[in-house]
Amino acid sequence: MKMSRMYLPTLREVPAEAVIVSHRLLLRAGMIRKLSNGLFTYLPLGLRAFRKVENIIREEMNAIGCLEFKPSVVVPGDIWRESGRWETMGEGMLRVTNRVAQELVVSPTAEEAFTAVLRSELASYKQYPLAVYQINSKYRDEIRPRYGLMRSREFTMKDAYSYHTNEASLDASYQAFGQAYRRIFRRNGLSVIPVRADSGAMGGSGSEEFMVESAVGDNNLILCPDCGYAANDEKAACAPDLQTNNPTTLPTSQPLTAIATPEVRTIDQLTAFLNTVPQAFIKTLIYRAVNCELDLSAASNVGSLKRVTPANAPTWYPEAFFAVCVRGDLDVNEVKLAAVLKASEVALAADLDVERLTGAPVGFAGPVGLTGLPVLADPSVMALHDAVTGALQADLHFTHVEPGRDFSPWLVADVRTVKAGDRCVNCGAAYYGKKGNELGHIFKLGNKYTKSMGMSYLDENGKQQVPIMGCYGIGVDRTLASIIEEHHDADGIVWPMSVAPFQVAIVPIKYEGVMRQAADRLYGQLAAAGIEVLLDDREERPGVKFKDMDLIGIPVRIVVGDKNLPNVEVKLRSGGELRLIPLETAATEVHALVWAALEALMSGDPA
RNA sequence: CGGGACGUAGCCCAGUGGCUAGGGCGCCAGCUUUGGGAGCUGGAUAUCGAGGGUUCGAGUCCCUCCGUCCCGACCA
Repeated sequence: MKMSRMYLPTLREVPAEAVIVSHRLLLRAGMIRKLSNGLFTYLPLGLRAFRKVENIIREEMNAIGCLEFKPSVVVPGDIWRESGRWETMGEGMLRVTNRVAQELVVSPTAEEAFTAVLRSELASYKQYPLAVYQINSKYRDEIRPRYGLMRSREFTMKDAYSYHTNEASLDASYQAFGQAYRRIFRRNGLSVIPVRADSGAMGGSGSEEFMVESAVGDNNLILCPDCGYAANDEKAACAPDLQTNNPTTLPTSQPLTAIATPEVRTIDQLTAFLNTVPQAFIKTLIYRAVNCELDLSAASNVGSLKRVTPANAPTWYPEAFFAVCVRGDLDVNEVKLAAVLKASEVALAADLDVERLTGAPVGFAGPVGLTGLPVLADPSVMALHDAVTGALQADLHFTHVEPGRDFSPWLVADVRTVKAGDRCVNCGAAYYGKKGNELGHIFKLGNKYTKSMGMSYLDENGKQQVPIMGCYGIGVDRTLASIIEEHHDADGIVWPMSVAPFQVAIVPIKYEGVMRQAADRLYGQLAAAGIEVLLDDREERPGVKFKDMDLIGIPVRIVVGDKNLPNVEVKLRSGGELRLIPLETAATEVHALVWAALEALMSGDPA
């Protein structure tokens, strides 16, 4: 491609709207333009890089036998009603109505679309397992799109779904995708951190997210320096805190004692009032859970709760309340709590509900004698001794509380927020934390959609069965942006060879005379050899050409100048020495250079 | 949706209620220059986000709306 025929509107100055480096460089390098908040146009150069990323993903999907489909982006609302997500997806889903008042959805994800297409054909166990994917536009009506391609409303996702007749088959597929994802990110030149993740309320045991470290990431990663444990904090567990000799870790024989605590409600106020530490308290929070699927029949105090018992799904409770206890210095992790309760959402209960259920104003809840709702305790509470907690009465607290003696929770479950400094659940080392952005996610989905959408097959015994699914996504735009976040310098982008929009740039100091002849000859040789080469044939000063090439980040630059002919200069954008090479052999050498770089990314060796 | 900051030419920004709204970059023409976004001269490009209002007079003050960015809430 000759630069004079390319549409490449580079910007010298940074548009005010861009804050993160990938957004700034994508705009400056003439790769994208914004149409509206969260909606972008890829320009030709940006699209070339985008296609590279897409094709790497496609190759690796094909390599594990995953089959590419191309469903429509706009799908009927009916299939979303079948799965139940018409109601539960909420405002994030863009719904439109056509001229005959048919409800349509601009796909935010495609479990429904694939299941609807496949359910009528996958009728025999002999047809399983099957893995399918698409690389397609998605729309999610994000509340606040930001950071350029990192979080937009319309975006491209590779989403794959696998269908199985048994757990072992699902697990094999899950493992294959996990390996494919590692290859994909490696070939894109990305350093990803695979972490254990929450698989949501839909159940499923396996879930892994592929994160890149990012200052603007919206995931908190919990990492162990010693054993390699890595988890999203929505999932992270930790070992019990080290025992100390402070009073709260030693059993007491003193009986439960009520003490007056007028107008003392918060942990801070209590520590001051009682002259002790937050670790001595049992903090009790009242949570409201929505669409709770946990079996509550063993909890004696929920008899009056509304229950829904559908024919083809477990019993669930549209609304349920729980008292959740953690040690006073810790926080409840609401994602972990929702997972424990199998609820679609949990939130702190309204003050009125708290007063109704505990019989006391907010600030005086406690597990001792609490009968109005089930008590869920974090293990950190059960390890406490001689603790302090609210006494279910205004201006009153209990001291000398012994868990197990003075109260027994309905359920003990890990719901604490794990932080840097907590001890590793595997090896006991102190965790450290990072912020991350999620590029990919694989998880075992189970039968949620196959069951609700009536997908079934006949097994070896002629018995009707419901298949189980795996679900595997990668954000393509976000992956592209992340590559720039990881590969840039003060002058611009530094593309890995595998995703560079062009592999080689030829810059004649002046496009005329012998320099022009040499540049044209090189250009022809490289293009004939299948190298993607960009020739800067513009009538610009050399400085302008160099600045533009640095900005758009082509990996190999060949400068053709009259003072060096019959040699030409070869320099890598990623750094290193400038080399003078005879024009005669330049094409051959550069060809080898490009292939060596591609090979290095394939094998994972540093280039 | 809450809090904050903004909206002046393609991009970055000036602009005390007072004359015909400025500069830099970019763009066009000419001259000059040619190894890191050159120089000189001339030129084109603005419904000052939109609509109301206050005023003799509004880019500037007030109100409403729209849009953009940041923080938060939310997010396979």
